[in-house]
Amino acid sequence: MGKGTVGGGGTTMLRRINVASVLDAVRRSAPAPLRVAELVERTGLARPTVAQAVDELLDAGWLQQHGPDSADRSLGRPAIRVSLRGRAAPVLGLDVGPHRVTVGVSDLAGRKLSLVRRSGPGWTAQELLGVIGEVINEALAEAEVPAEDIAAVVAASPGIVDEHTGRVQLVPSVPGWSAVDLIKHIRGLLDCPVMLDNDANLAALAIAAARGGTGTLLAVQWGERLGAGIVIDGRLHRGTGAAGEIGFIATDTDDVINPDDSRGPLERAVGSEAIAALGRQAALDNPRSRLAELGGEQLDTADVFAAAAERDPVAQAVVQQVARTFARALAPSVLVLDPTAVVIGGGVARAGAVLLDAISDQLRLLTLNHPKLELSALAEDAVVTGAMRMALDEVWQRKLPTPAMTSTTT
Amino acid sequence: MGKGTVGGGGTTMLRRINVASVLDAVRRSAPAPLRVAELVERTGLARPTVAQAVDELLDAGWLQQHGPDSADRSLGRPAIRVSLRGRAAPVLGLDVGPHRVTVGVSDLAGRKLSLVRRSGPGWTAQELLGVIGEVINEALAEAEVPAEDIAAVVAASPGIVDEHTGRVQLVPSVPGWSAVDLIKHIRGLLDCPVMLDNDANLAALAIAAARGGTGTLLAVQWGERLGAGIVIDGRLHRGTGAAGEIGFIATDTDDVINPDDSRGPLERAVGSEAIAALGRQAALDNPRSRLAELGGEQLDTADVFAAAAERDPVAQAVVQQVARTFARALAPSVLVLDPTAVVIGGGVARAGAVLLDAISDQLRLLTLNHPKLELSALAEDAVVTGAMRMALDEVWQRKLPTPAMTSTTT
DNA sequence: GTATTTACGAACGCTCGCTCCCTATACTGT
DNA sequence: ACAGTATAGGGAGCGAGCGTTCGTAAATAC
Repeated sequence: MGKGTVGGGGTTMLRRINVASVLDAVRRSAPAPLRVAELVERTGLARPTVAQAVDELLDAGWLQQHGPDSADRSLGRPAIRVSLRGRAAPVLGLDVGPHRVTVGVSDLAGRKLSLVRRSGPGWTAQELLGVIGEVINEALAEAEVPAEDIAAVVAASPGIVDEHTGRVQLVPSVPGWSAVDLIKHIRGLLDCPVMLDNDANLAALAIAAARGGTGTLLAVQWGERLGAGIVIDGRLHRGTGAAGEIGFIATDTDDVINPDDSRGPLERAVGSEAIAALGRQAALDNPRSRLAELGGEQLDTADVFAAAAERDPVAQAVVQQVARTFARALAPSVLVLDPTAVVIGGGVARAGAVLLDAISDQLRLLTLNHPKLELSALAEDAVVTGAMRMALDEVWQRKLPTPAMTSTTT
Repeated sequence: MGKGTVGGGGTTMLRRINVASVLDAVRRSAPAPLRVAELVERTGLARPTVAQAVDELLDAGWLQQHGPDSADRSLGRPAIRVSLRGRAAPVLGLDVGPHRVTVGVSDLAGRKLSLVRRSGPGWTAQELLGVIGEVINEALAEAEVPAEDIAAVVAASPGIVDEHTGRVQLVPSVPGWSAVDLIKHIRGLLDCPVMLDNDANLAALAIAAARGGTGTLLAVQWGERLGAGIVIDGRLHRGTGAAGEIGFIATDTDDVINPDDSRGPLERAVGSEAIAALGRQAALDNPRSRLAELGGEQLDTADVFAAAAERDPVAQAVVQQVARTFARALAPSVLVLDPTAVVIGGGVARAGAVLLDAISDQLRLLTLNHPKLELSALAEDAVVTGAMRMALDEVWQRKLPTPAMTSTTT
């Protein structure tokens, strides 16, 4: 079949479409089991067709049969009910950071089977590879899933990721990391499709999935570094590969990107490190403030927000400045993207309402349609969750024999 | 069939899929006629299947049969060749501006059948409606298409367009325009689906189609007003409805959007009116410059760029300032979207390389991946072309019985 | 214990696409 | 000029799959 053409074929393809249709209907109602009669109604197909498809899917291991529920108080012969057999194709998500490795295993229905996290104080690239292997094995053991069952893996790495080669650019903190072919290494451990993506992208995917539905989402990961993921109607927007790099937005009228610096202007201005520095300076200038009391010598980003929450004017001024800088940097993108929601995650998101309200006030002055501004509910699990989500999508796209139909409006 | 479910059905649906497959193959090769053998190869279907589909499409009027080409120097029985019968479902595109109304009629294959433009010095809303009717009739007559044949209409209006109600907001220059239900009015003239969209969006669609293929395009319309359209892999990005409103990007660190002003900060800073004003001021300050010579009292935007092209340092300084302001405003969006290309159209685009190079230099300092920066090749026809294109897409989506397969990754 | 309700299972007929064969047409070589 | 060959269109038979219909099994209500 010529690539790019509308799919067409004989009756066997029709059968595959209908089997896929049934499987998709079951997936949509997950985790609730479905009766055959319900499948008939939802797919619009005839009962024999559905029955045959269900048999086939049961044989292939995609569905599992439930016994009649004792709570089923209906008349007549009890219906057999089927649901996704999650263990059919579990997936693995991997979040690699300089100080932390997280691995999650999820079943086909999106249920989390295990989640293992390990922290350490700055690994080298080689050490990191070893840790990744260990944590993967732990997560597999906890989920009671044999390694050969894993159907897809998605790994998250900071930095700009080249989709195709699997290389990573612009990575701080981990020496030698950009030379490592992570995809190849994982494929050595698990024999299945492995994909690599930016951590901000994956977090965005997870948040978009949690919010559900359509629309445009701009999900900011705000920690020491600043990145964002864009999800449009459930699909990730990658641009040419480096979309969402808000950390490099200029904040000053004379700012210029320095190619030798792995940090961008906005990161230097409002990254968590910068917020702490601003706080320390403010504390020095106002030694009698609540901020100075709270933080002392080791003043931290969290201290700034804590003091601001306690209405310390000095800390509030710092938060105001940070919020203003951030909002001014983000406003053009909000105007251009016009997203349904802007969600802020990452370490700085722990600041809570203090920061969010300040940003909201600033953003309101600079945009036409004001998107919902929220904090990420997923917190630190966002990236792994997104990785699992993307792996799931990959499996579904591969296994659901969708007859292409990519009628792109060329 | 439940909405949102994967399409499935019986053999008749299979036949429809295959007919659609054949039709799509013909469309893709338009305007070149195709032999049946070629269709067999491209669709992957069997010859009898293709033959039957072709017969059906010929009967339905979607295809037309060509006699054997005299230039056909092949062996054997001459093949019958078929191509799209464009007149089967012509579409109409409409570009409404305060001083100009343009109407284009296109056939199904995307061939332009007619293009009628009428200019006038500032119509009222009521007058405009009358002019629209006249120009539509002229265009239909020139294309020799009866009004009842038109299969879809897309109209472009400046301002922010509400996709659903068809109302227009934020329109300057045409008093009473936002109260008019343009969709309803056109549907009174032509009994077919009518859609309304932002002019920048439609121009972007046309430019993306001309460039072809996939990728992300940011198409800026730069005239008295500033807007942009975003096309991602052939699909328009609308956000919640106001995406691409770059005219409202703040340029100064104290800029704020004034809800009572229909113009945004960037428009006030680098709109064509502003460029002319900067030029006039520069000419006053430097009465002996080439800029002052060229422009005189009635100094125009074009004069500024003309003088700059002649290497007048005064004019060059103005262009530099404009380019710098524009690039600084656009850079965040370029970082976030990471587009394949940025294309500039509209009146200011006539400035040519002088402006483009200056912007390019500035943008290079502020972005990671540097997108291609180009001038629109379509010039003033971009909007109508885009309107026709969108109308075509609508017709194809409606007529091609694609069995949905909207397996959105929910 | 019987009637009723609900769902599963099997047989039949229909539509459609694929394979195979035959016919039609035009160029080419002797 | 005539036969051979290469290419394309047209038609019959086969197989696969879906939809409809009928019969049967299992559980509840009276």
